[in-house]
Amino acid sequence: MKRITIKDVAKEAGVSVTLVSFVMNAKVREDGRLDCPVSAETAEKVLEVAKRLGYKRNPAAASLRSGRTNTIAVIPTDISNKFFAGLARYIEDRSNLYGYTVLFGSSDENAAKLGDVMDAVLAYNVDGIIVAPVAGGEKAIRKATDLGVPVVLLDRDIEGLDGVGKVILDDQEAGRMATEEFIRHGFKKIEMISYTLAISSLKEREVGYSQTMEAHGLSDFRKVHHTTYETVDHDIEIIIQDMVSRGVEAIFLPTYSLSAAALMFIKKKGLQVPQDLAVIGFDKSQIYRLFSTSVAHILQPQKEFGENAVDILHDMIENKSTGRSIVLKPTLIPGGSVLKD
Amino acid sequence: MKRITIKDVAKEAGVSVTLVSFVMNAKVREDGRLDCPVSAETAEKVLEVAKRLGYKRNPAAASLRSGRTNTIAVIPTDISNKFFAGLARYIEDRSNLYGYTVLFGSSDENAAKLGDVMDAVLAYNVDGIIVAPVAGGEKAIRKATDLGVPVVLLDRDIEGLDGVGKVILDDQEAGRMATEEFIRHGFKKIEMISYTLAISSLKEREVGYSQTMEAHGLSDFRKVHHTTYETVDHDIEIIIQDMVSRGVEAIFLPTYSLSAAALMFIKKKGLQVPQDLAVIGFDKSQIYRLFSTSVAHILQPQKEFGENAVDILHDMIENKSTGRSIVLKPTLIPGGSVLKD
DNA sequence: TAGGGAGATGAAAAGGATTACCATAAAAGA
DNA sequence: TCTTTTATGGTAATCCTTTTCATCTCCCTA
Repeated sequence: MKRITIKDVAKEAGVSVTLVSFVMNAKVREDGRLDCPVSAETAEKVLEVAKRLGYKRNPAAASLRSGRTNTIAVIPTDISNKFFAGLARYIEDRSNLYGYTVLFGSSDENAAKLGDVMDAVLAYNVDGIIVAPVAGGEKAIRKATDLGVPVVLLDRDIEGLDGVGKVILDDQEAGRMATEEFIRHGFKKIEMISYTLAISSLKEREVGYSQTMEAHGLSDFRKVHHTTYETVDHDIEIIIQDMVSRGVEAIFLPTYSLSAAALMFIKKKGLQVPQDLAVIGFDKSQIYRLFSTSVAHILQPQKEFGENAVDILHDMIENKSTGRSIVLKPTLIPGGSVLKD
Repeated sequence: MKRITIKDVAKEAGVSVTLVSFVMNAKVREDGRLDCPVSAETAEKVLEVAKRLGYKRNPAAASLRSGRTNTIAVIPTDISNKFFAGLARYIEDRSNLYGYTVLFGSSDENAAKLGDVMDAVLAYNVDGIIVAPVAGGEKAIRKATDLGVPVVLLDRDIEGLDGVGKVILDDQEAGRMATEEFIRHGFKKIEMISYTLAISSLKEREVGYSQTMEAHGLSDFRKVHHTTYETVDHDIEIIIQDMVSRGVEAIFLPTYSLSAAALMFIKKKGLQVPQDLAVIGFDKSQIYRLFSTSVAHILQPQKEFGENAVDILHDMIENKSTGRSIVLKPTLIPGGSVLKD
């Protein structure tokens, strides 16, 4: 019942441990052969013996010697958040492709908690980190970069960190797209609800909205309301009530949770979409099904987010490269929720 | 810039590596002293030096030597599922208390995928596993137990596995509670929608419902509809339409996702709760806010689920004990959705 | 024919912490 | 005073793999 080690395989196959190690770590090249200095027949024999004996590499020993753990950490703000939960799956799948094990840890949109999680994963010697930065999280992230651990920023940008990779959305464009869609359909009194959070994605979406309003001479109607993640359910009722009473025609909801909360209230209140209020939401949501008309929304390329993040991180780890930045384009899914009469 | 090892600490503190190791691994006893054969002053000096030098244990080395990784795996069916997402946080927090790092991997309610994830975490040499078994997942789970890796079953029971720990809900009781609540309020035509999944939690909830119906002489009205996780949004419309047309008075929804899907459709269809259809849901949901009346639902003690699972697993790891079983009690949160007229 | 290069293989040295076991000194008991 | 504990500390083996470097054979070229 004792563990099968590389030595057992070597003895059984009649070769040295070096050979076994070479074979076990060899990548398969395009031509189908193993990429290692071992003859094909020897390699085959080693493989056969390893399988027969049920050899499993001891990751601790491998990691001790190589200094690598083949483990990456993913730090979303909240794994139970729809956007990150979906992303997590793509990240997991892509990581397996490269042979990485994935460690998850939520930061709770909280810089101190991010620091804790960061300490934990660094103590674990992860090979790289994918992180959605929270407001005030620079210091925590710098801990990793200072140690030379590759970092990829996800979903949100952060200033003054160099050498990190980035996968973010063209958030200004998202704000523009939504606003222009409203305007194209003849709306003027367009407002927006956002979070007070000082994170780039939200700020940029607001900028996109504001600039577009201005560009179309609608500065007078420009207004961005703010709430917090914790109090959104309550605040949004007041905000929407107020909007309706002031005759606001359209509302842009720049995140999944804001869309869900707002539409929930709109439905509860019995407001008609788009007659009483035109709507553009964010991300896909079950909630849209509540309405007889389809709900227009901005879609983020979730799969690209996840896969690019892993690809960039892998490149940084493998080639000690400095991180690339990728800006992904949002898509507008049209819907009846923006039709004027 | 080189890594600080235990040897550096030992030299700097003027003691042997053994001492340092003892001190670093010592638990703090109740009386506040360290539980190790080292004098208090020496221990203090070691601690001070370790901190000053910035010593961090190398987990790979520790794990190689001790055979333990201080890592546990958590395998829910779907981490983006509300119930498991919430649980994950409790598990994470409790695990940190014991110094465990947590590895997550979703099984997708799929036995083959569970096998893959299981292989991955076993290759990783985790110290223990918390898993929500999927239908047909015995074999995958037995892989772990055969290797002597402690396993705790979460949320669902599974037959014929011995030595495993369990944390499950009294699912029959949940079914009974809901059904009796309806009956107490004068309903007779009570039906239930469930998944075709062959998992214990659902089956038991159905049993609880059926037995209660029978006990009250309502066997003639007893009916359980079935759908699948993938097609629920579509199926549920047909089922509910059918129920309404047949004059069914009340409906019990035994999972979070069923509650969400059903209530979404009920709202969309403009059905009145409880006039057209009385409802008892499962778990807490944002959706309940859609209704002017409060929605009665069964609540699972999520925190207890998570913490007990970790506690039991920890006990199994630490004391090589055989797994305990815990059955948690559901709570009925009353609401206007079960009031007759 | 000597020299060089390529291909295949092996020996042995890390890598850092844990831990079984041994050693010493001080305290306690006889 | 001498022996036995007890408290404290050290030595060295061990965990398993990766990786550097050396070796050896064979073949090709100048």
